[in-house]
Parts: sequence; structure tokens; C-alpha cells
Amino acid sequence: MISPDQYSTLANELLSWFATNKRALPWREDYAPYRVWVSEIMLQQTQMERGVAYFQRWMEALPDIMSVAQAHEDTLLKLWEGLGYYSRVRNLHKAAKIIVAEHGGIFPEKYSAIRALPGIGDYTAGAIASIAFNQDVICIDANVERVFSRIFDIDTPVKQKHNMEFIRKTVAAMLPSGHAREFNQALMELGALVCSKKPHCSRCPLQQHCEAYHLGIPHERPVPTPKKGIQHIDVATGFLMHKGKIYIQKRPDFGVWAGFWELPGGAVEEGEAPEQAVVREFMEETEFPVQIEDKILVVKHGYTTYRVTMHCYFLTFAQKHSAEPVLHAATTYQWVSMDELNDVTLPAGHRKLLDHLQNDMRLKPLLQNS
DNA sequence: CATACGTGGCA
DNA sequence: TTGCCAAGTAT
Repeated sequence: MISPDQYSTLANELLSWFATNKRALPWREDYAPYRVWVSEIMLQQTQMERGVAYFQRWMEALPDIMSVAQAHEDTLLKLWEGLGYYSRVRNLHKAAKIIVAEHGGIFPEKYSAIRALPGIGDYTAGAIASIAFNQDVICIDANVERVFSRIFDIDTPVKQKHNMEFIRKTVAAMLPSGHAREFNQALMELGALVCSKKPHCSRCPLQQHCEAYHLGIPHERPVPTPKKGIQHIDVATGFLMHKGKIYIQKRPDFGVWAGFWELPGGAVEEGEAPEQAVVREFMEETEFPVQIEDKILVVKHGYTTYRVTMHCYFLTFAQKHSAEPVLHAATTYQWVSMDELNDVTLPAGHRKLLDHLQNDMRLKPLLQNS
């Protein structure tokens, strides 16, 4: 077991490894607080490669905090479309307004003020305080947890309270004063590039200090928390066509995909066929009587805790009917052309559906009907 | 403390 | 194909 008198040696080896192995990332050019903040929020639960592309596009559109505060939520949502965890961007918007109102538009430097902003938890507050302002503050993410679970061969689920306390305490003891910016990033970078899920011990600068390596079991760490099985659900949805346009509605501003546009639809109930479900859902959500013209396709879409099989149909009104719905599951609605559908923000599953549909020749005659 | 929240890549 | 997970936060 590594002892505290080796901590400074370990930290130095880690720092010199980072100096030559760190990736060139846009926010590492100047460590401007606004850029560090946006990068940290974007990278939460998101892979680096995707995050960087979104970051560049975001910065071109919104170069400073004021521009975020003044932007319309739909603009931000569109820039975030496809990234997932959309409460992050709504919190970013709220936080930008708070920074303008309460901090004169300057990103706050004090840890407690950073931590108090919406969307910023323990990890992100520590990351910004150390990376943007080089304050002696720890930040623990899944990479750091993995690195430490191996160095100290933690043989119980790493998320357990006593393990997390141990990791926090040890990182704090190891952190070289005045070098938190480099040290924290080095720890995370090592976890991302070397001490990854599949470990690459042969190129690890901390190999000598690592207990799991010496035991020959780095791949068995960290011990995961037991998880529940993934649920499967069937969902039915449809394109209702009327006078060459398609019906879409906007979701309420709470819950999943808040403020997103979508096609009406919902879960197929026990003993129900998807064809019945789509007709029922349109009635429940819009009071539109619809009939099925054709089945378009089935799209499968995976989420963290469940898996959706989406059945999609071409629909028309079952009888002559007003184009005005009675909304029960939406805040507003519109009839759009296929082109206009590209400009609204849709959940990824719907977007996937749409991409298949753009090439479907069956669409043309239906859209020309009235 | 458990659970919800999105998505795409990978084995 | 299915299951797991990658720089977490809010409730």
C-alpha cells in the first residue's frame, strides 16, 4: 500500500507525464473561465470527441456570457441538440442570467459562488475553481475514481460512501499546492488516456505505485455498483398529414425533453397493438380522429435505463376535421413542411426517424394530397 | 441514497 | 444484437 510520504513523488511523476501527454483542447489555450465552464458542462457524461465539436460551434455562436444570457432558449437548445441531458443547457442559460444580474457579467471566482450556480455540482465547481482559477481545490470525476480504485486496490463498490470519502481525502493530501490546475487535469487525463476502462499499464507513469497492477488485477477495478436490468418498451407515433403539412407539437417545459418539438404518441399498453396505440394517443393528446394509411418503419433507440422500439405510421384524418387540435400533452403546435421539420429541435429518436423518412418516396404523394 | 436524465460508441 | 458506459447534477 502506497504511503503518504510517497504522495509528492507520485504527484511530480504525474505532472511531468501530463506536461508531455496532454491533449490540445480549445479551452486549454487560455483557460478563460467562460470557456472552461461551458466545456465542463458539455463534457458531463459525454465523450471528448463529440464535446469538442459542439464546443467550437457554441463558441462561434455565443462568444461570451452576455450573449448566452440574452439568447433565446430555442437557440441554445438547437446548439445542444443531440448532446443529451438537456437540463444542462437550461441550467447554463439560468446561470448566465444570474452571472449577469449578480456578478456584473463576470464569472465568479469564489468556490461557494461557483457551486451555487444551477447545473454546477461538487465536481464542476472544483473543476472550474482549479482549472480556470488555479485554486487549491480537488475535483473528483469517474476517471479519478477509477485511477484511485486501482492505485489503492479498492475492492468494494467505489461509489460507496466510505470509499468516496477516502478518495476525496487522499486526493486532497496529494494535491501539490499552487498546481491544482495541472494536477486535477492530469489525474483525469490519465484516467481517460491510460487508466481507462481497459487499462494500458505499460505506458502508465504511476505503474510502480499501483497496487492493483502489482496484484495483476487492474481490469477488476473499479468494482461497479450492482445495477438494475434494462427495460424494453414499445412506443407508437405517426406523421399526421393534412394539406401537405405535418402536425407537430411542443412538449411542456418540464420533464423529459422539455420544450422539444415532437410527434404525438406514447407507450403501447398491455394487450394493445401499436396500430391501436397510435390512434388512441392522437385522440388523447390532440382530440384528432386519425386513421392509418401505412406503416413506415420501426426504429430502435437505446437509453441508459430502458430501450425503446418505436413504431411509426403515416396518418390522415379519419373524417373531415378542423386542423386545430385540443392540446392535452403540449403547450403549442404547428403544421410544418418536411423542410421546416429540419429547423425545429427534436429528440434524437425522432430525428433518427426523420432521417429514414426523408428518403421515403411514399411521402411525396401523401404530402401533395389535401 | 436511489433514480431520472440522452446519446453514440464499443465489445 | 444487447448491455455497458463516457469529464455529473438535481431531487
